[in-house]
Amino acid sequence: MTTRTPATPPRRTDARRNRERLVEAATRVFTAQGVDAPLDTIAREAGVGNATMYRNFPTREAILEAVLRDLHDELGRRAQDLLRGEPPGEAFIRWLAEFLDYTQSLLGLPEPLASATRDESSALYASCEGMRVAATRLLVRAQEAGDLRRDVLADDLFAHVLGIAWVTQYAGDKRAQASRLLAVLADGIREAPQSRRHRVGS
Amino acid sequence: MTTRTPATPPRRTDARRNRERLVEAATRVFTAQGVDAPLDTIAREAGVGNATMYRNFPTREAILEAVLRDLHDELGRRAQDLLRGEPPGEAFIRWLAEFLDYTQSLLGLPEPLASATRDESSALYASCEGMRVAATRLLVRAQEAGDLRRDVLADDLFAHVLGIAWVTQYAGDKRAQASRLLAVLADGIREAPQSRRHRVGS
DNA sequence: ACCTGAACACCGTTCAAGT
DNA sequence: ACCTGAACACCGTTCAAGT
Repeated sequence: MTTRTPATPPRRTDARRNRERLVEAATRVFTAQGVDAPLDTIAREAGVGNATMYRNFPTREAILEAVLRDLHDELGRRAQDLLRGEPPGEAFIRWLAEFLDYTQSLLGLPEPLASATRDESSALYASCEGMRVAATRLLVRAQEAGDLRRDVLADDLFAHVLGIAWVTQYAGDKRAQASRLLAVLADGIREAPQSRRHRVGS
Repeated sequence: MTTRTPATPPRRTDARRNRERLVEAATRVFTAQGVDAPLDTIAREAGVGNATMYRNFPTREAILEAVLRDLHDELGRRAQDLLRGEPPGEAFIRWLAEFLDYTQSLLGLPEPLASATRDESSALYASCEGMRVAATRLLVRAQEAGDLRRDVLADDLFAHVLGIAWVTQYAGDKRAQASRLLAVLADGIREAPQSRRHRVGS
């Protein structure tokens, strides 16, 4: 994965410590209340003024990215590891399932992830870039092996999984429903032996 | 479709007119700005005090339901008509495509529709009940005809389409992307001649 | 160079005072 | 029986005044 650093890293020791505390507090608060938790709660939890938080992280997305960065890198490495998984089609579907799991780990996470997809200049977009590239490679391998349909786009599949994560997030059996929907997606992209291709009428 | 009436229909003539104006204003505002538009805008547009709006429609969902009711009934009738469509599997998929189209007609609509699915006591849930029943019948016919997999649940498919509508709603080519994702869903639920069934590993 | 709490803006919801 | 505008609450963002 590429190394990323914030635009303006604080130079003073107390400032750096404040930044760390904010990220730790944000991790706790987002985990407990979801990613839409009031930002003031994070500042209070970190023991700093709300304006300090705002200067370090000008947007909710910025602090969320700091919280998620490591997880994204981990998912990227996971995609790389799965490049040795067999069969290639199932290795990619396996990664999709783990990505889905991740998007359900924080309440409300699908929304900022989907937004980031559309804004290449956003911090979250950069944070996801590594895993996006690695997972795309995993897909291409599966397509070249003849396991998965060649006409599906990687970005469509990431979006599709985000849609599944979003719609199932408040369901009572969210894990179960999400995996049922993912199974439909998976069956929809596997290459059929006798290639029967369908289109939905406009 | 069953007939539904508000809990407390206004008796006074001016009150009834205010109610009508509010629904008309809401239709315009939701269409122009999406379903998250400020409610005060609707009251102002209708020429009434905000509290009047709030009394007629205690929640955003309540006024949204008034705006959408006819569309839901229409989609329900459409499902009934398609019961004569052939082949049965494609008739159901056709309905899903029209439902998807509808959910993309107002910005932000997938969210309240998904919420309503989980709350049987909500106004929107009742508003969708007719089309839900009709579309389920359409699915069952397709399954009994052997066109579509018997192990998929109607509610899962409605949710799946809402997920697709949600994730594509801000995309530049939202119609195109949504129909690509729906094509994957459709291929995932069609019954394969030689029944090959896959599962995504836990 | 960085901090703080208060002020401001926005919007949903409720209330006091009408007619 | 119904109306109104103002008040209140919540929360994101900005600003004035520190050290």
